[in-house]
Amino acid sequence: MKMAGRTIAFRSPCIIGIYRPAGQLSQSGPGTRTGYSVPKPNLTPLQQIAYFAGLPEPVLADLEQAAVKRHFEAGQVIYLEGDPSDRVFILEAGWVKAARMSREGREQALAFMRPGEIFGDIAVFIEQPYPATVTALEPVEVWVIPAKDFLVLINRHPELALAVIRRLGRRVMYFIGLVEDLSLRSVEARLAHTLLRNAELHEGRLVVPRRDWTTFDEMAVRLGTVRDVLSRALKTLEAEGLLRVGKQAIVLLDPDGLARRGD
Amino acid sequence: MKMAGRTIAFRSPCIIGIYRPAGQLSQSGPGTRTGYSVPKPNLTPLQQIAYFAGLPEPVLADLEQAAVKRHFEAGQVIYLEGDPSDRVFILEAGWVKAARMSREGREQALAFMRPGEIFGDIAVFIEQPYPATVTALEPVEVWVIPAKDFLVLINRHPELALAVIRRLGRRVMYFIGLVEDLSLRSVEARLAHTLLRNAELHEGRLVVPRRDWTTFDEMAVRLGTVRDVLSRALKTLEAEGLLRVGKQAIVLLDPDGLARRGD
DNA sequence: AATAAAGTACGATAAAAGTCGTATCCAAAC
DNA sequence: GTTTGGATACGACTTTTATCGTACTTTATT
Repeated sequence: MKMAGRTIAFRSPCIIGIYRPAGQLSQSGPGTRTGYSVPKPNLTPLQQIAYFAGLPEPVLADLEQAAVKRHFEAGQVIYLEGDPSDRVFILEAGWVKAARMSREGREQALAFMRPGEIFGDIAVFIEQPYPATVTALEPVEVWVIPAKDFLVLINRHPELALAVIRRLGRRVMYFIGLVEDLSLRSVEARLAHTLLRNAELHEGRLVVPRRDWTTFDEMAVRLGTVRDVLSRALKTLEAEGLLRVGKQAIVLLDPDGLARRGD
Repeated sequence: MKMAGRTIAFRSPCIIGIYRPAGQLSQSGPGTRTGYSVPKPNLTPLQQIAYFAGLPEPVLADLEQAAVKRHFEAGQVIYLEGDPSDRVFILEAGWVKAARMSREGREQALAFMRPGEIFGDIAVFIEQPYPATVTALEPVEVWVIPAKDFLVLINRHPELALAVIRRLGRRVMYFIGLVEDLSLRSVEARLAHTLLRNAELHEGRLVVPRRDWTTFDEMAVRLGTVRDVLSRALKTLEAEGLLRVGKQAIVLLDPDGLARRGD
């Protein structure tokens, strides 16, 4: 491993929806994805968020009162690693990326988050600066809640506390998986593995959709490697007929074969 | 990287006290370590645990009532990855290791835990099997609390909920650091980095103590590599006069130099 | 239509990390 | 005092991953 100066990719990643959002869909493996952005009628915005689904009315009311909506353009930084953590964010629309970068400009994605997810909360809980930089990958709408208001709410509502705990637990699980990937799997294996975990079923085919920010660079950042290596790994798998890389999606032609490669 | 069959090290790790326990000592960097195992008079066992320090009496009383004490010998498995998560554990004495292993028998340590720490809690919160295998590194005393009792207690006591949240937050932070290490740092760099973070001040010298289970194998498991590579890295740093590897401890001769190597 | 810019492909090469065989050291057990 | 098993050392070698230069493709811009 030679390590010096991977390119900093600012605009865009990848394939890869990361945390399994709060409520449903905790089974792993490929499956259809129930829409988070599909608004359901007769619900307040917060109720549409999986994270808060099931919370009693008054809790939601309190939350909504404390929150302010904000907008970010694609590529904008929402906060920087090291910033004082005085706010909690709830994503309403658009994807964001949380990543850590070394002095040399190398980058490792910690999470790609989609509507319905919270971020910035952990730093608030433990009263430390934000541990990662969060960037908007697309035009983004977020609710911003001042840190102390959020803490007060958690103290007041045990249900909210438990929801937070569950979410944190899920995050830890996610990171355990990431650690395992980085430590115990080759790039090719974790590529296969990650593709499978993020596949959706479209017209009878298993597919990993690509957004316009889903470049090879961002995919590489997600996997903890660099574009060149990722590109080669994809070529290898493609050559073996396991998948096909398209412009809008990566089609998984042979899930079983991929699973075998994924470990 | 060739990947096939690292040795499974069952008995022992390393250098490496991992999570910063709950209460004090949140400042990073080298420092003296206030004793967790030094019993203070006039306190119930639970009060001596940093995790619960500061919790009101009734909460502690409830906890103690739900808990049962158990003993494990060095090398014994406390639970296996994949076991149903029906219990939460609180360490009273002895060190344990939480690790994940691949089918081929390769292993990656997720945490080394010492007295005062909780484990098994996350799986309980999100109602999934334990994500890692926990092994006793020494003779160990633990309190065991049935999962549902613990959940009830959290619901009942907001203070406990917040304590749990803070602890989970700290865990996430720890894993973020681990991910960064594995992804962005060379073995040598993360060795230097880890040594510094786990150093203690003894007689004016910065020292990382070694227990009898702190073998090179376990250190390697901690760092996400193998014994040979770790050994070489240590030799390199030793040759440069940055440290000295002793039987009871690794002496950090040149912290600044190490810091430079650590990133 | 020409140009620019971002994204991707690929061969050549280098470096880090992992593997293996063997040798040595050391402490506990007999 | 030997024996034995665990732990460590080390050289030779392989594989994986990273780097670099260059060239090609596609999409957007002018």
